[in-house]
Formats: sequence, C-alpha cells, structure tokens
Amino acid sequence: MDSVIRTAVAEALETLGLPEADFSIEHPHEFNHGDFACNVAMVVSKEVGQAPRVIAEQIVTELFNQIEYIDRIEIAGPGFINFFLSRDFFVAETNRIISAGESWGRNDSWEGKKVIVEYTDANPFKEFHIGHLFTNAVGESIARLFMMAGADVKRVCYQGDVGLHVAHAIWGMQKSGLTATSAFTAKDLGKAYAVGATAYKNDETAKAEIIALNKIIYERSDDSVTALYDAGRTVSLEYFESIYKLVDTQFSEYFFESEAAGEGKSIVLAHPEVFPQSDGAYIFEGEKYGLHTRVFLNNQGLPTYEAKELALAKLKEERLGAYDHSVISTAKEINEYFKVLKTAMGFVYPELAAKTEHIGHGMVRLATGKMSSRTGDVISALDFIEDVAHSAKEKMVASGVVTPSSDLAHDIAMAAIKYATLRGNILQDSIFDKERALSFEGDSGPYLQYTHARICSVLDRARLAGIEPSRKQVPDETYLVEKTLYRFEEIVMQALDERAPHKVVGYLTELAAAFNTFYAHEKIADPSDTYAAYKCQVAQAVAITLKNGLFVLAIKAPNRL
RNA sequence: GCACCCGUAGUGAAGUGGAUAUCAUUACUGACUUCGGAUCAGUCGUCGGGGGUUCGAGUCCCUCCGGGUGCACCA
Repeated sequence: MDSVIRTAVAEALETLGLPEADFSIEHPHEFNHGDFACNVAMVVSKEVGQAPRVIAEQIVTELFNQIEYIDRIEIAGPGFINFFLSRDFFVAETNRIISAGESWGRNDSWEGKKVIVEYTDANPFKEFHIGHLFTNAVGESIARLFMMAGADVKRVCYQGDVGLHVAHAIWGMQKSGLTATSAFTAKDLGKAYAVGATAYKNDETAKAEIIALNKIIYERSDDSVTALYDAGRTVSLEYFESIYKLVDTQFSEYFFESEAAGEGKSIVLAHPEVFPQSDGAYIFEGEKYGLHTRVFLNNQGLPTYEAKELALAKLKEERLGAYDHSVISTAKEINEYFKVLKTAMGFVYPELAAKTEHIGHGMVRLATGKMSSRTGDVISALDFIEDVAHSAKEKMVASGVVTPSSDLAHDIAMAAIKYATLRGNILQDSIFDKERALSFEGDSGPYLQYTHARICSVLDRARLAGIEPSRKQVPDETYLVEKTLYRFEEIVMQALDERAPHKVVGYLTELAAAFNTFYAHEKIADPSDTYAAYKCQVAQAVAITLKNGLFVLAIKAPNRL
C-alpha cells in the first residue's frame, strides 16, 4: 500500500511541475493522523520557495479520489499529508489474513535461497547458562525470520569440545575424583571446570599440568584421559539436547571444534603469505587492515578458535551444500576478533567470506557484574527455566487449574523468557532480572499467549452459538485493532532486514493490547448482535497474527492456558 | 592508551531526521447481574552536559562526562 501511495505522490509532483524529491511514506504515531503520512511538502518547500501547507494542498487536490482504498486525505501539522484507508481495505485485509492462515506474514524475499544460521554454540564441559539462552533466542528468531522470507534455513550449532577450557574441566574432574564410570552430572562438570580454571590462573604447577593435558586430549594419547573426556562429552551433550528441546530449537547439523581443528591447521599452513610466523606462532597481521593481530596457530602448533572457524566455513559448505548466506550469531565480545577472522577469510575463501555475516548481540549481565563460568558465577539456564515454570504452575493453580500440565508450564515459562530476552534491541546488553521474568503481567510473553488463548476461547463459544466468522455484515466504524493487523507483513520484513526481532515483539504487544481494548469494549460472541460474525472474523485474524508472530519468536501459542 | 557499542520517567524498554517523545512496571484511583481479571480505563513521572548541521534533532556531526566490550598464543 505504501508503494501505491508513493507512486501516486511522485506522479502528482510531476503533473504539478514540482521537483522530484526524496520523501517518506510512513505510519504516523497516532491513528488520528491517518494510516500513512507523507512529508513530501516539507521536503520540496524550500526548493520551490512556497510554504509546505500550500504545496500540500496542491498535491492533495491532485490526488483526490485517485488512490484505491484511500478515502480521505488531510493536511496536518507543519505540512504532513495524511492518508486514511477505507473501510473496505480493512475488511479485505481480515479476509486475506484468514485465507492465508499459517502463511500469513510470509514473504518471498529469500525464496529459493539457502541460509545457514549458526548460534547457541555452547561449549561442552561448561555450564549452559542464561547467556546461552539469550544467544539461542536471538539466533532462533533470526532463523525463523529467514524462514518467513522463504529461505531454506539450516540451523547449525558449533560446539567447542576441545581446547584449553576442556583441559580445565578434565583437570578439575581428576582433582575432584570423578572417573569415566562414576555417575556425574553436567553440573559436576561445570564445577570441575571452575576448579581447573581457578587453578590455572593461580597455580603455576597446575597451569603446566593443564597445558600438558590439553595436548594429551588432542592427541588421545592417554587411555584414562580419553575415557574421562569421552564420558564427560557425552554427559554434556545430552544435557544440552534436553535444553534445546525446551527452547524449541532443532539443529540440522552439529559441528565440533575437534572436527575443525585439523583442517584449520592445514589451511593456515597452506597460506604462509597470509599467516606469517611470529614467536613460534602463526598469526594474521590485522594492523595492515586497521584491525589487530590475532594468533591462528599457537606456539605448540595447536589451532586457536580463529583457525577452526576458518575451517568451519568450508565444513558447512561440504555438509550442507552450497549456501547463499551464512549468519553467525554470538555475543558481541568477539566482534573485533570476528572482523579479523573475516578479513583473513577473505584471502583464503573470498567467496565464502563475502556471504558470511556476524551478528554480535549484547550480553546478559548480572546485577553484580559479568557472569563468569571460570569462577562458577553463572546462572544455569535449566535452573532458571525450572524456576519460571514453577511460577507459571502456581499462577495456573491460582486461576483454577486443578492439575497444571508441566508441558504447558514450560511453554509459558519459555514465553516469558524469550519475550524478556527479545523485547529490546539485541545489540544492547541486558541485566538479568529474575523478579521481572517471574511476572506475567503487562508486557510479557504470557500476556501474548493469554490473549491468543482468550480469542480461541471466545471463538469456541461463538461457534457453539452458531456464529462463524464472516464479513457479510460489517459495522461502519473500523476498530483500532483492525488498523494494526495488516502491518504484520511489513513488520516481519523489516525485522529481518534490520536483524531486529524486537520489532516483532513490540508489534505483537501492540496488537494484543489493541485486541484487549476491543474485547473490553465490544461483546464479540453475542448472538443478538448483527455484527457478531464480523467481530469473530477480526478476532480470528488477530489470533492467526499472534500465533504466526509468536512462531517467529519461537514461542508456543496454546489454545488454553 | 587505542578501537567499537551504549546513556530516554524510580525501574526495564520503544522511537527508518518529523506532528503533543510511546509502552510496560512501580505508587495511587476506578471497572465484572456481561464472551478467561495473566484483562481494561485513569492519575503521577523522562531524552547525561555543552556546542553545531537542518524548515524540523532523542535520532546526524564535534566535544565533555558516565557505563560496557575488545586489544598475541582462551573461546
């Protein structure tokens, strides 16, 4: 619709002999300023030497009755031209939404393209903490936005199963008396990691032992260490899998650092012109490109994360086929390093580097400061989910549910958590606030779920009374909620373009609020009401939009809470 | 020190250079003989400081102040 208006305005400028201009068509902040507003008069005014409102009047006269679905045009404020959509437009939109159903909101901007999205990237042997929950929520929503755009999306998880952090954990396991056959949990591994990491930092002997252990792990040269490693890796990965299920993420492919290590080393050694030696290490001299120098192979000849990441790009292509775009979503602490990596990749695989995009999102912080798995100062994701689920269960009991389902409680908990993590700009850091996460009032995931469930319930009731959604009898006045509905489509596109899932969160909250206002003022399923069927049509369109929007956020939309 | 990111009601956030800066929460006040009160309506309360660009600046530029992240063998 905005492009229709844009074209009409541009034509009007030409007809009136006014200069071409770079103007905007946007939604005004308030509905009483219309559905679309155009600033063209203000933009041209200086060049023409006339007051904006005078120019606006000429344009409005020219456009009068010229645009389908626009039945009123007003001039307001400093010279805005405000367009009001007709009743027919909104009625047609609710119909379009219902016909489209599950595909409402989709677009074809990435149709036929293969997109790889790598995210979560938790490291075995370390705790899966609330920071991973954040990075997962971001990556999952980006993946789903690409799906909404028609892309063939491959979700990928890259897990660091080798490296110094693993040596920390194995060392800690040995000191804590854990063996390959003893029954230990993922939590024990997290503690063992903290033990090793602390010793590495404070104790020179321990440090030397850990470094030696690291090499042994790589080379699998000691059977008891290998057994301990394999057992720990399995426990860790099974633990992660149980979390992926809760957060509703299904990876197409898992990659491990152990797989990328050999290839990474070969790549570095094969390109001496890109990776010169320095102090026994192989480095990339980022200074030449305004960046900083990073080590790719350390002085023991072991590949660092950088070298492995280089190999990973190739591995992705080998296993998933040629791709059109590759997104890697991580916390922003590695932004600078990723720039170095991408520049280096440009020399090794220019074609892959060109389609690789890094999204460095904000970090989750505690009120007390940065989380650190090294000191054990982390909040376990699973513990946190259980806390919130417990709170959801209490709320269910309080509202009269006799036997609250655990699955439903988890769906509500995940809604609360995903909403809280995706509500703001993903580039910004967020401070973990448990109290807020436990509250389901106002701006929250459960609020959206509640609104959806409420609509399902009303529509059920209507059906029993013999009312089916239809547009046979339409009230003259357009409900505000209808004026929000049709914008979902453009919000989804915008959210993908800007890599900004929070736009969807904000939109859905606005839509739900508009519906609840509508609900408070209008009786929907009233058999004696001439417009009941149309109100049901509006309600159904809202339910579909909420459900599809929640899908983007990987939040379930149950029919009942 | 250098680079990048960020400063918006008590708190958490939104705000593609546009109109009276929006939403939630907190506190207070209201609304069920009526479809789910995890709801709705109302009151109180804000762009870190200073310059500049522009018809118009929370938004762009400069500067100061405050916070975060990174800066060679961890990821």
